[in-house]
Amino acid sequence: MSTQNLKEAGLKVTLPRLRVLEVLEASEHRHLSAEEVYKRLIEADSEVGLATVYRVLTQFESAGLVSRRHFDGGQALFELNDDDDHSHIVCVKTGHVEEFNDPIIEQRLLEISEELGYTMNDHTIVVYGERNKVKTGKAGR
Amino acid sequence: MSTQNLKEAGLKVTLPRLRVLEVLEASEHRHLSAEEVYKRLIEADSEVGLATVYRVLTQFESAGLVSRRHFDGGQALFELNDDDDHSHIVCVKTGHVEEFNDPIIEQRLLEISEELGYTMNDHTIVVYGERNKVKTGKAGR
DNA sequence: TAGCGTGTTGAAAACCATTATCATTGCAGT
DNA sequence: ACTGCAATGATAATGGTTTTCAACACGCTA
Repeated sequence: MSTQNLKEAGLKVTLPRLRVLEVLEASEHRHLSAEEVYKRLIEADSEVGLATVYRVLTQFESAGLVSRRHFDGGQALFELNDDDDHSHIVCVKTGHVEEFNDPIIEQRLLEISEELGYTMNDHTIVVYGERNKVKTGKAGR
Repeated sequence: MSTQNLKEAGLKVTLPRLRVLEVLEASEHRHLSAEEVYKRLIEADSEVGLATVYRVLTQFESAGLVSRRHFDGGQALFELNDDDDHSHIVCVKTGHVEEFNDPIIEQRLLEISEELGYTMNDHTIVVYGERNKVKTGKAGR
């Protein structure tokens, strides 16, 4: 129940916050821009202002509920924080975003940070590439 | 000589382009925003418009002379491309940026991209952390 | 369950970095 | 030097995001 998440995050339970959370949860593993969240709310007949979407997303970010990503310097994409922290691979042609996670790299980053005299808080890895034609075993997609 | 770089990049040699290149070269290994480049030009009594700074930097990027980074989604930072491609570690308190390079990670990213069906063009690794107090052996800095 | 205070909301204006516009200027090749 | 076309500068426009501020609603208390 979303209400719980909000309370745990120390945020007052309000309609807009619930609605935004719902949208994010309904599209788990997707990366949504504030504008996209806003559109989905409108489509769902939830009257929430764009400014509020931004405010709420920013609050969620502070509360650790979502992460804000800047893959291309344009609009930010927001993603619900689940347990595992992962890296991203972005198709430069389609903008398609996938996630991956690699313990070896994680380990190396920790080591490197330490070597350089830093305490690592967080990190971002984005791979830009072209998605190869999917080898269609039978029915392509 | 900067003139050479510009010709090689297929760019007409103009005063603004030379000046911007000089600024970038004069601060090698630093990451400058367009505004910072602009300010340095003004300080050097080089009359170059901000719009031109942006244009020139964008052209340099296309020509492969500089890279544009979006560490925080705010203003972009530009950095002269030297030989080695490197990753960045940013101090979340001071904004200080350092570079590092790790062959193991590079290798893993290539492998991972392939596994996921991508041809890697490029990648960005940014580590955010706190720079530990420098252990001052004698004279701190 | 009603009343109240404070935090939240919405609409619009403000903001900031960046890009487009367009008349003027200056390279580069003859 | 002359000329064409690309480059420049000042300013307006743009896009994403944040701020402003009056109206409103959550959650606590009685």
